[in-house]
Amino acid sequence: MELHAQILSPLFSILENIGPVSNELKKALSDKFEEQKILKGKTLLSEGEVCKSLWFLSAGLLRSYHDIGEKEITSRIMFTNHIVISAGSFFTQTPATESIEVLADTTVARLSFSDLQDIYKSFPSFNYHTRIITEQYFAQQEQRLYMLRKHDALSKYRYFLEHYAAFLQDIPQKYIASFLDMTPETLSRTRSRMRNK
Amino acid sequence: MELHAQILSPLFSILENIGPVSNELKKALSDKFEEQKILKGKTLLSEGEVCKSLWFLSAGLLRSYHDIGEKEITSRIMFTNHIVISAGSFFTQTPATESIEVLADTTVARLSFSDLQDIYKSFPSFNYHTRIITEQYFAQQEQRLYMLRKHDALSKYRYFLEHYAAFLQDIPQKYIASFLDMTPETLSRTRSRMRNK
DNA sequence: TTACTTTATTGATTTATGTCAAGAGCTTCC
DNA sequence: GGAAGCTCTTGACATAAATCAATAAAGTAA
Repeated sequence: MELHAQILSPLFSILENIGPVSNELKKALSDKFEEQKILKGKTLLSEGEVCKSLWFLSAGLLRSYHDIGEKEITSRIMFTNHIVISAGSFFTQTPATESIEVLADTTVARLSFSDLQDIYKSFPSFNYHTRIITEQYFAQQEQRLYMLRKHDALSKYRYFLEHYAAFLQDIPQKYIASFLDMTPETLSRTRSRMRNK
Repeated sequence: MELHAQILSPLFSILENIGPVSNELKKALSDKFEEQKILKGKTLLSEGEVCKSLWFLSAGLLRSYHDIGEKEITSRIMFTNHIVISAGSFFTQTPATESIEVLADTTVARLSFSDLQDIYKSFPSFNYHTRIITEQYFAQQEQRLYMLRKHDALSKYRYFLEHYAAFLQDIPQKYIASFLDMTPETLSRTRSRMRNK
């Protein structure tokens, strides 16, 4: 799908907050990113596939999850202005151990791994921006790991409310529960206890 | 302390596996890294301090942990050839939320944050190497998060044996337990169950 | 609308792990 | 070398959360 110029402007802002972005680089990114609209319920990436693209999430809602026999573990919930990849798979171009599912109608800008490599070749300075971005995501992930380990059901749900309140309506509770590493029953009881003060 | 040339050679190997490293860059790194020997029991970084250095762990054993009231959560266990920082603190030069402790007499090569920034300025291509390294650590961290969430006490201990067997003797069990998100009692019972088949 | 399916709630029960406690076995350090 | 700490083990018990189960409610499709 043809790329609308404004879809990348939040991404350019992110990059420019890190360091100067030449017009040539912007042009190259605009040329290679392509817009994609995906309906709720669709799958962006399936376990076992290689994650061949990076997505910049312009609007919508995604979740990534691992299949464990009958169960699922929701690993991340991603929304507007997130850069989305299945890291282990994308970085090394090996099969993914997780799937990515679309929770609400979504618009992304898609960049293929090989186009990204070409951009790195043509614009070595782009490594600087992505190093910083990777560092930021790394630090966030560390925080989340800590949160999951430290807290009980109630405080994990409070954490969710702080960070994801806006999406409460759009995310089925069973996925929230799994994201917070608890069963849907436990989440339901936690919510009910919160209501009754 | 004066830096012995060979202390950085494993680091140079890591970098060269990623991409070419000019002699000038090697020289700059050798000039700025300095050797440090730290005895078991000492603290490399304390919660609340800014993590002003990056350490390349040449020999020895470290653990990072969060203090929670009376308790501790061991977040990482680090050994030879690890690049060690408290990520959230180092990247943004803000106070650390974790401490780093020396579990066995340790030799590190230390590089200050500001020297690292100077190196980035003089050798922009170094961003490429560190982007790749950050990506690798990111993917590893993701795996570990998944492991902690998926498994029960027994399989978490098996995971530890696979990945850290060499250090079993050197790490007090209470830290292993905390690293695996369980109490020392649970770890002790898990080990005993494994012994009795 | 009505049927059909999925999701959320609530209750009863089980279970893995945590907590508390006491003793054994190592360290270590005056 | 013995006292004083730690750490690890083992037992008894407590507990948060998981599991199982039965409705109720909410979506979805026909």
